[in-house]
Amino acid sequence: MNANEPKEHQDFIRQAVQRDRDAGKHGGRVHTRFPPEPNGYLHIGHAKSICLNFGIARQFGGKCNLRFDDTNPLAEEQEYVDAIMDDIRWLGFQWDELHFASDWFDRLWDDCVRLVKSGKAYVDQLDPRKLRELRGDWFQPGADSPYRDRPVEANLELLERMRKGEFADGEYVVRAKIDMAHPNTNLRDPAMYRIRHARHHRTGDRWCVYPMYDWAHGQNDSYEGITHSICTLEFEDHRPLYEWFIESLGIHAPQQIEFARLNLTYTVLSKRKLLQLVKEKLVDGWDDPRMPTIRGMRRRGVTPEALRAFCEHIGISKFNSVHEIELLEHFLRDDLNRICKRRLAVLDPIELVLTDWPTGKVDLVDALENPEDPSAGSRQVPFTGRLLVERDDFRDPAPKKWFRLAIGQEVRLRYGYFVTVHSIERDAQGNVVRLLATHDPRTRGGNSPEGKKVKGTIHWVAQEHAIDAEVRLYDRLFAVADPNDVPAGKDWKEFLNPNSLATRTVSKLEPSLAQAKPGERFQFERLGYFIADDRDGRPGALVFNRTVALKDSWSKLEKKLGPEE
RNA sequence: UUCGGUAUGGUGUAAUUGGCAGCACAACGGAUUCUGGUUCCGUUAGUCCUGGUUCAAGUCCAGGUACCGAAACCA
Repeated sequence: MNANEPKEHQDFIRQAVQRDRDAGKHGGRVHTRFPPEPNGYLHIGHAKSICLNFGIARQFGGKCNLRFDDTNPLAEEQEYVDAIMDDIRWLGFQWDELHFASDWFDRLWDDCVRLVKSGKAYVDQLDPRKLRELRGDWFQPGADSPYRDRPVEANLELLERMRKGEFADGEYVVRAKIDMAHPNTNLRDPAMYRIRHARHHRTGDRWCVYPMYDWAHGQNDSYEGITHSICTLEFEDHRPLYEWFIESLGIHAPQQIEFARLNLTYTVLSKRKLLQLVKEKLVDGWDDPRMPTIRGMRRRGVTPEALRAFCEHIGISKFNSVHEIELLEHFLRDDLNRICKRRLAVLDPIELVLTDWPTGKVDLVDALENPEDPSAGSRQVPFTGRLLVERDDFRDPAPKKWFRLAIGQEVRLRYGYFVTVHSIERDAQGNVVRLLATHDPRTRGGNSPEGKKVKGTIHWVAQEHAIDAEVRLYDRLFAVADPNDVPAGKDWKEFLNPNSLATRTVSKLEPSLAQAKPGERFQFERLGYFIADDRDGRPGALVFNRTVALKDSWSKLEKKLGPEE
């Protein structure tokens, strides 16, 4: 951030901004904007853009606007506007100015009239099919519309009648007069206005002509005094048009700069596919914790700090890259490890009875709130002779290098006692239903007075004191790294991960968790990071979502040791 | 076949603009540990290809190759 930090790498956009500012361009001002269309929810790809635009403003002492690109009344809704603003604030950013493309409709119309007057735009009345036909293609130049040279006065009159609503949808269209043979098809007389007798979520029925993206966007940037208009790669071909409009109008000229949009392994980011997942109920809504939407990630328990750290570290380039989800998980764990209080929770319980425990005795043992943060202090957890432990923490017979519960193997119950299983009880089907063990009373708190070591430490809860909860274990949405790479004859939805959600309804938690507030995050020791769900859960009927599991080097080891003999 | 872009370890991203290819994640190995977590140390591994200029090329030049985007009255 400042000069005494070790030299910092700037991406090519920041370098350009820096150069412009140092050269005194735009009076040394830096002004960016984030321009979402309010026709869907923000996802992690938008987060990258938000961090970039707001981050540049912050870094260079400039401003960043939020502008809703609401030029298509058919797609856009107020609901999305509210959600987008909420998500941006949650991410930790605040816009300097709030604008809507629709707020500029009057001025934009005036500029259109100006362009028509100067002979640089005209009213066309080709039907869409014919218009498209005359545009040509990548290999063939287009041809002029027969209406291209309509006199200015006639254009002006038609323009006025269009605006007044005298024509039906699609009957007329305003086009820029550029070059129908231009190798860049964007410059083959692009449409500026189309007629749409549709109610707009902000302007209501005031307009029946709506501007196209290319005509609106650059001018809006200009009106707002934007200095650097940052967008994604697919608009690179539009830049000449962006510049043509501004130059033709003779107004303030922002610099459009393009960067590669974000891609992530094991997920999809296209609005279309995300929408499909929701509509076909393949996920439980836009805020399903498996969704890469900001709302989904919020519910999953992702922190804004982790998301920002991720966005800052992935960098900005023009290379179409795919980031590994592991990187996001790294920053998530990094943040969560620092801030989360630890709790004991058993997701798939099996009974562990201490046969030598004094009947009825309840021992309150001290447990650290967060070993990473001594100032967080400690809490007390009730320990008794009837405990529940994780079914997966017991094996019979024990595999190689197994440090956890097995017959005759002493392990530590975290913050409790050393215990040794001596026998097990099975049901009629042969399933283990109860472990019978003894404890070493001298190891209270988890340490042996003579310094005896045990290799395994496991978590537990006391049966009579534990509370119930539903715990949802989330995993990657897709089973393959690149669900966009679909072999012929297959559908991308076939690659959804069937195990992306596993619900544990029999989970038992340590009693202090009864006070958990919706949205509160914890580490369940040895399991992962969890957040109290604020939609389906409430005090008394707790639901926890797993944000991300702890790293698990045992499962790797186990895999490497191979199938048991 | 047109136009516009992009190529650096498995992944992503740097390289003072011609001067020892660095960082992070991942993987692997080890140390520490009352979480098989955390932390710490270490290892593997890279400049798309072919030529050229130069004392010196990831960087400059020439020619290839591969990949991405673009032909909405969507954004």
